[in-house]
Amino acid sequence: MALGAKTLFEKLFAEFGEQGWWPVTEKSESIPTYKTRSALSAQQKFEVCTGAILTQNTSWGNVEKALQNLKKEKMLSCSALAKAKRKKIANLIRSSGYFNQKAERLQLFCRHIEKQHNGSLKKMFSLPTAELRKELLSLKGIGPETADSIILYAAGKPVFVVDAYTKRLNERLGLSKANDYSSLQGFFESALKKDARLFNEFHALIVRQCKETCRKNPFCGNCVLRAECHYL
DNA sequence: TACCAGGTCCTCG
DNA sequence: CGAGGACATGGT
Repeated sequence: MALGAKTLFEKLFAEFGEQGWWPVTEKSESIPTYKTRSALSAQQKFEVCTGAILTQNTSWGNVEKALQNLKKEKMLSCSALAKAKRKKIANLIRSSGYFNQKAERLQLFCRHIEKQHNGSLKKMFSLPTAELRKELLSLKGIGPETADSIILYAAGKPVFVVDAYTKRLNERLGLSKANDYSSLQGFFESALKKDARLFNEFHALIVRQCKETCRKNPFCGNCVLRAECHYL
């Protein structure tokens, strides 16, 4: 019998506890978690969007350095990035890899907010979820995972984020037969209460599990899911 | 040294 | 559509 989504969440939560996601640069401010979620500031929401673009196929550590560089230069804002020279942005985000592409994508995103939403993420996030998602996907460099990360972690709306970790976990656990983005997203969303805090914590837990245990070369020895796993 | 990391776009069958 | 290549740094 395959593992259900809810059981998976419970096992991971019991093992790891709250993850405190999404990471932002101001660690001093309270970080949203599953049980005690506080609203993000406008600045934190913008940082989440920026991080979501910069972390495409890249480790988070490299992204953090880029975010710090932007912040130091007072460039971690929508209006500043919209106006800046592409080269300057590329230099500041060098550590995150693909820096030319990402500089363009980040700037296009910021210019879109400036022009279409008067520089206000809040205004864009007030769109119905389906429209917001469609609009994000229309931007160059924003695919399904980046769009959904922004919708969930910045806008706080309940969409389930599917990433490489989610797919790997599915391949090994056999949760859902289909492993493509939208099937997998549907699998989780239909099995769970549509609660942004739950989706937030769940995705963070999947990342934790896959970084520590269910890695490409997995450490199955102490895995809490080994009873249900047909990878072994 | 080579492989990997919280994807997406473009091109070509 | 789906496969395959390009994009690039930093850690192990």
